Amino acid sequence: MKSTTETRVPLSPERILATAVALADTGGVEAASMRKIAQELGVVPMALYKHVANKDELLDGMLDVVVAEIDPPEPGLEWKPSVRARVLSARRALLRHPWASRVMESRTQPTPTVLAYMDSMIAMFRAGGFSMDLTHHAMHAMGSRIMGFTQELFNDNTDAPPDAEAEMYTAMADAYPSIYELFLSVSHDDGSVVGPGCDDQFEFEFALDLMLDGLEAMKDRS
Amino acid sequence: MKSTTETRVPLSPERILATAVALADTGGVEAASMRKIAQELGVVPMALYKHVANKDELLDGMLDVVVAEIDPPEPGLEWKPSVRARVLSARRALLRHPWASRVMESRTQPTPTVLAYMDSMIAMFRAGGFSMDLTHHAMHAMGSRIMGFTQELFNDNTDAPPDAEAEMYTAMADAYPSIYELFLSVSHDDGSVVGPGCDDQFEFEFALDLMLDGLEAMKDRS
DNA sequence: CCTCTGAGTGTACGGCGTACACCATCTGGC
DNA sequence: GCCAGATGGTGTACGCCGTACACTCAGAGG
Repeated sequence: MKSTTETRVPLSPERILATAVALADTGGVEAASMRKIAQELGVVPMALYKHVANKDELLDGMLDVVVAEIDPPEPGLEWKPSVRARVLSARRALLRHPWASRVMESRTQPTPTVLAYMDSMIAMFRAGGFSMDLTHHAMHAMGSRIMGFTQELFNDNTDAPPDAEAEMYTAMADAYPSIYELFLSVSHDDGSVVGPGCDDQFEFEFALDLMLDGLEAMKDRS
Repeated sequence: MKSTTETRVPLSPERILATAVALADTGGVEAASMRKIAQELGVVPMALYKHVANKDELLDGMLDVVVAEIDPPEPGLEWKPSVRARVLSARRALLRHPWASRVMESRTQPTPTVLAYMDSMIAMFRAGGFSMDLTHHAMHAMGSRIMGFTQELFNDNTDAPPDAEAEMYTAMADAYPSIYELFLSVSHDDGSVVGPGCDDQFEFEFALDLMLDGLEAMKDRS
């Protein structure tokens, strides 16, 4: 009524994907339900299905948005710093979208965007002098690290205050002595009793370099 | 009516967990819904809640069943074969329960059973002469491999016939040349054109040994 | 005997993804 | 200028999920 050009931006896959990603970024992946996305767009849930086949395809699309944020390979570098930089760029993208790694784990088929990423990753190894075979094993060995994340088994993300956490650990002292010992050592390392837990970035790079160094040694040996 | 001792086995956490695991083993994790477990037990869904707090606790319990199947450490071995054997035992347990790795990924807090497993794993590194620090990094680096699985990003498990898969790959030949090249090489290795895909067990052990060898080198260096 | 407890029941709610029939608007061919 | 068809948004409804809450009913202890 107000006017014929009543800012009625029409729906589109891009708009849907964008709001889905935004919702997931702020509210976790369960905030990106069809119903909530539709509500956010001021539209009825079924309207989405005119632009997206189903929830699975939508999740794939959301992942593509994230993967598209990964920097392209920097030219002119040796294979190792090149792969390293790319993986760390992927990690940065995933840190921006904390839901993405869990969703990626749940996917069963890679999208074209992901395939393209993998393809270029393989090419980087090959250009660095890796045999086809070793490249193959390298890709498997890297596993999800290729995509910039590690399993973070039980990444508690505990919202409990850190001293409560410390208390919990001391309570476990005699049930799990080795874990407790490890906890103590980690806490003392940075001079505070309760400590900030683990430095995820350091641990990621540690494992990444462990793999890359090992692979380099195998390459040179052959 | 038939009799007072009408084989009415009473419910119990163990019985619930056992049927839940059995259902998941045969029908995937979504076959282990509260309603289906209850039906399998000839009972109404809400009856389960008298023995299990909620779905999350049930999933934890199911994982504990799997973790309990992991062999204890073999005494008298060097740290490396010992860790190796244990991880491979974990892998065997997870292969028996294909749903378990995905469920484990989704868990946010470890159960006591899992903590005990981690604790003994840490102890194995320590006994092998690893510093507390290096043990810490080692545990992070191993990630989910500690529990016997790798990310298997996009483990297609494609039920398509293998020649259809081959056809798919050739169709991708110019879009993803490096993937195609890799696919060709893997296929030829075992003498068949379509090949059985990758040898998951080999890839797992390859990556595991890569880590363990790298860690050993770091230990000896320090 | 009578009451209390605890296991199993029934009903119901709010969430999810989505099938299907419907309607409104805009477009191209006559 | 009109009418047919496509295209995009709507409304209703179904079957699944986990689970809150009020109940029944059998067995145990005083």
